[in-house]
Amino acid sequence: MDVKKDVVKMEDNSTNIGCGFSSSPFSGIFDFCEGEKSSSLGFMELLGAGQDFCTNSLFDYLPQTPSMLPSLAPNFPKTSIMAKECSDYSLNQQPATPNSSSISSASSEALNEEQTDNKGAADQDEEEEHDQPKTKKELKAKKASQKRQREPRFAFMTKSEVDHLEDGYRWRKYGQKAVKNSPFPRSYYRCTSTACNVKKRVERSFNDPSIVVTTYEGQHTHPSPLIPRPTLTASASAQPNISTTFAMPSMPRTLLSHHYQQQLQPFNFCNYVNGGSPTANASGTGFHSERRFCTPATGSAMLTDHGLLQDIVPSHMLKQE
DNA sequence: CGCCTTTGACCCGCGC
DNA sequence: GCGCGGGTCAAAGGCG
Repeated sequence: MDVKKDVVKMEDNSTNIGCGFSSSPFSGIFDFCEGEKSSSLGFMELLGAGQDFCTNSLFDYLPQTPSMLPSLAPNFPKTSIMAKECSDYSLNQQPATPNSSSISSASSEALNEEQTDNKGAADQDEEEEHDQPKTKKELKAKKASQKRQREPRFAFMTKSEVDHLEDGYRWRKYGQKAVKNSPFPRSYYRCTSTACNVKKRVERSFNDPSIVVTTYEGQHTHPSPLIPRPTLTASASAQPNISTTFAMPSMPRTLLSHHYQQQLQPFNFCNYVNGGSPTANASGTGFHSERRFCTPATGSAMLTDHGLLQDIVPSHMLKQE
């Protein structure tokens, strides 16, 4: 899979179309939301992130985001590279369903890579016997050169005062670097679970310091060790939060759909997209704009897999189509 | 003591 | 080939 360099590189290549963050390197993410009309946070606010509760919990939505993108972005090609990176991933994905045991090609790649990593380590030991590298550094360099394949990455913007958002996993910070042309450093985290190669980078948007950009790379090989956050409803607390299917790099497949349908029902999806107040009450008209996202081509797909929308939009409204 | 962050050094890829 | 910038390592120190 052709994975783009990374979010920062995207800054150079993205096509800013002046929506939401007019000068943001990530504005492309808004394009497929017809973002010139979106109020500010674009994609994440579409997910309800504009509301306070989302700050530390929006990662609950992320697992389904890739399958959502094609539905939201019939004219994807014009979007920026950040969005394209998402599409690169999503287009190769099978829709993730809780019962699905299929793992996408991308995910398989990740797993395979992990396996080959282990194998590589074994080979390394073997190699060391025959062709002894002189120094530890040489060994490291050799190892590094053996695997330069990047895992699929997925970047998200979050409006938050906290840099490191709780996402249900434990992370160990292993580096921090100053970002060129930005006063804010970028932090590098690795999943603390053994044999789990997932990494994430956290940085603040240069254009809007209130926004945290989190980039995930890799795929967790284990369920979340933490409950993502305290449950908000009694019914939700009775549900398992994590299934064993991982179809999304780095994020667990969560099963909070019903829970968040409840949470999001008052959220006026359409009005928000169109720049209206997110606090507007949910009238039936609120989902009118959903039609814009569900083109005839994508509409049929929505019947079988609503992607993120099925978490956001009550099912009866989806059926209204 | 274990886990975590901090931070300088190092490596690598890429553009010129 | 060189320099720059991103990414990673690993030692040191902090904290509970």
